[in-house]
Amino acid sequence: MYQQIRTAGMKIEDEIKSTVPLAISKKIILNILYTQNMQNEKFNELMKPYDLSGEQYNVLRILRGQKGNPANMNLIQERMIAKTSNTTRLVDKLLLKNLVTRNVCPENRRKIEVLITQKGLDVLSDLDPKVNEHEDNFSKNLTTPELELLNTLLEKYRNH
Amino acid sequence: MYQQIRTAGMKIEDEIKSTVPLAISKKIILNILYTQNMQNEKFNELMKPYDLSGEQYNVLRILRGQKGNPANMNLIQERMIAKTSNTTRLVDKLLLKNLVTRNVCPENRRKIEVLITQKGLDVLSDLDPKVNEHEDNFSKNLTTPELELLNTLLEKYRNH
DNA sequence: AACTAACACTTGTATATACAAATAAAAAAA
DNA sequence: TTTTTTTATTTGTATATACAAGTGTTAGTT
Repeated sequence: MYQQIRTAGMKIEDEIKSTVPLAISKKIILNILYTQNMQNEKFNELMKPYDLSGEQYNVLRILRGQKGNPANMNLIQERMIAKTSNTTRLVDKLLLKNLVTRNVCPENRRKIEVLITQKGLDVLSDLDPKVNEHEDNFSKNLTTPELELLNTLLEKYRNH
Repeated sequence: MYQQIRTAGMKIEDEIKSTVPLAISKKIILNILYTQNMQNEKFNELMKPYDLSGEQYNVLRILRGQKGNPANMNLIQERMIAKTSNTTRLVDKLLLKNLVTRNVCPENRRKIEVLITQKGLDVLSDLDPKVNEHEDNFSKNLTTPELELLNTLLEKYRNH
């Protein structure tokens, strides 16, 4: 019943039904917010058939990147794409689905060794082309120089 | 104990410690994600001393914009900046802090009339200059033409 | 008038996230 | 060696959000 986010097709002023023109600084803030929400929503839709949240997928990607070496909680947390309050509970969910294993590190019993299972690797293989397509899809409307420019401007904006 | 998000000072590749260069489409996706996270984190910090979440502030802004007219749940939800699953519970929180009032609409008892209180208006007045400063702060590093360009590119990107 | 559908909102469940406190093991200091 | 501190992780509580189901009210249909 509740609305989805505003996605494609509108300018910021239309979206919030503003009567007064917005300052450019406010427009950009909202634009970034909407764009991120849209990206995230589409990504989560992609994960849904696999019963994975975006965060869970991200953990699996990190574990695959370890190429067989176990990852502890700290390492997973450091590599998470965005923020992560609670790697423990994320790994719990993956464990229940048999996508990872978890064991206490024998050398240092404070640490935990997390490994991706074959089932986890299979799920990722399945998702790989879909994720690539998802990523490329957003960039379709812009030319390569425009994409480079957008990236540069975002980095400059962010590093204020 | 847990890490905060990556904020200023890094390029995407540094942030995720990638060994292989990222495709531009992936870089932009991550850049937008980080930028939004940073914005949001700073905004929430601003709200913290007032014991308001960003969403709660947003509802108060909508109610103030009503200029004395009551807002029902549907209207609030429609005007929310991003997404909103659960206006009811957001308004509940504001009610507990005496920042809004809530009554059943006498003409249509399915509807709820929400109004901002004087206390709510006072909190917003206090926050106004701080929010403005927060918003302008992000745009400092870019020139006006660069800001316009960034805004245009984001809109084009989003409307794929 | 009784039945059905639509509407407006509420409630329940699950995940994600922030923050703080708790636990357990290891390392450092006394 | 005992005590203290640091490290690694877990647990608890609160908010935000997605989604589905439930409740009460009004409108529309037969």
